[in-house]
Amino acid sequence: MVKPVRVRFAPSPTGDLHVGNIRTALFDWAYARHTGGTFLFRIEDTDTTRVTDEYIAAAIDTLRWLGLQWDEGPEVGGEYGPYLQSQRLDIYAHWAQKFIEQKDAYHCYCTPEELEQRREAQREAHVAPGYDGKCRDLTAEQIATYKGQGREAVVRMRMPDGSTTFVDAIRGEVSFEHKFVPDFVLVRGDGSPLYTLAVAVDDILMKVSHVLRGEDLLSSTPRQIRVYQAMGVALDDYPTFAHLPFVMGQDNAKLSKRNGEVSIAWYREAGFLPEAICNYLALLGWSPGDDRENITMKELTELFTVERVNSSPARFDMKKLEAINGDKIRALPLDEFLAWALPFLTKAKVISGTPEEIAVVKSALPIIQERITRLNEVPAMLKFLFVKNFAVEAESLSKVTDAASKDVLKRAITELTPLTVWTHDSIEAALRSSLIEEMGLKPRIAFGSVRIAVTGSTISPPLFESMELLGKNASLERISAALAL
RNA sequence: GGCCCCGUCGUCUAGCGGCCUAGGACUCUGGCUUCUCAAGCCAGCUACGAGGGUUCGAAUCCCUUCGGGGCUACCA
Repeated sequence: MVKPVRVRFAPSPTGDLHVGNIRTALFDWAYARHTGGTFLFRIEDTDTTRVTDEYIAAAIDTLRWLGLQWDEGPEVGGEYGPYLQSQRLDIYAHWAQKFIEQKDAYHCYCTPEELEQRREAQREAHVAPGYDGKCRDLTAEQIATYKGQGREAVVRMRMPDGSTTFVDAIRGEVSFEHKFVPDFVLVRGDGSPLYTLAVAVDDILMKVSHVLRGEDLLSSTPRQIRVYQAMGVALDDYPTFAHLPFVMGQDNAKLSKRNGEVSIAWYREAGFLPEAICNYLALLGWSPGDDRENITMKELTELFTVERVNSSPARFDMKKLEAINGDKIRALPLDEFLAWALPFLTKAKVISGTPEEIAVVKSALPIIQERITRLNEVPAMLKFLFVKNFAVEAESLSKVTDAASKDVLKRAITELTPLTVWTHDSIEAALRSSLIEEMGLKPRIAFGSVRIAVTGSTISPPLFESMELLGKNASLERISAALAL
């Protein structure tokens, strides 16, 4: 019987989900979808001092926004829940107790200070630092003494002699000798579980078949396997591990606030489309095998396999993300483009959101669609259509106040005023015949002056389309106003 | 320090012994087009970290070395 594929994304929300988290989530999701398996979302909130409800809510929101819908997890439930580790405390307590009874684990009374001291000594002696096994075989008297001193005990897993070898789906066979994997803590002094316990117990109980996670967890894998053994899990029921390479920043360190934006929330506000983020992230550490780079979510689920994931780390490149985002924006149907753009316009207070405004935006969007790489550029592009107190940009002022420009603007008014049909074609025809053919001006010079007068800037969407959208009255008013500058 | 992972253009990658005088994409440079800016099209620059093997033949396999990264917590 083939084991059903169950893949989990299990972040510890100690902050906003970042680029690395999402790349992992994306691969988890894509693999589940590719295989027709189940995508589980589990919150690892065993570190109550660092995880907050806000971060958990934000993580849920981010995953939704990206379109990585989970089949089991917070808010959707599932038969292996609950999916917040903070709600599974009794389960971990049960197993910890069992491990102690089986002598797989033991109480350790060493204080953090004592441990730190001994680690320091180990470092100085150039010995592998790690727990020295002091409390492994305490006598009843010793335990009584420690308790008498009011010491709290942690639960520590006993690592037997030998080694652990497992096959990583991306890296091949990996082996660790246990002398380099010291006895590790499962339960804190206050009785709360640690990741080392919870992650292993949950992956087994939730019947997770594939653990795709960051490379930083590679060296903790022997500890998970040790817990499986203590739980009495059959070898066939171990999940397959696949450790994804890091996503790094510009300076060759893990991506962080210092060398690039990490928070997905930031990318959302900066005007990136979820599909662009996913497309770009999919290409970081994975490739479809051919020269395709523009990949839809659907294609990703069809093509994604763990075998094609790279083992080497990848640098995050904002430029390429922007290029892909621009491609995705250009490919957007008008209605979708409008839906994405509107929030940016209202947030920038360019429009308040009336139906009239929205209609103008909708007619204007096509002429800026191929001119932006991020949605947050839309307000600046369309501002000239809505601004109440129109003014020419300071840096463009001098280019419209010289004598030559004045001549152009005067002539433009003369030619445009009698127009009865106000379309970009009629505007262009009128201006071209007068300014270019009759006055003999270069198009970029003549139209440049009109552009500044009408849009306030040397850079704008196509001039004649812009004037059509602005309307005859407003266009002529602005040209007249420029003449008076 | 120890253990583990990784090493193809500036960046992301294709490549899994001959199809590679190494392909694509982003960036950059030049050009075309053009009412500005874009978009589009064309062209160009630039890579197998190094040294040994194995082989008729290596980017591809092995070893060493160098470099980078991770872990080494009562974080995950």
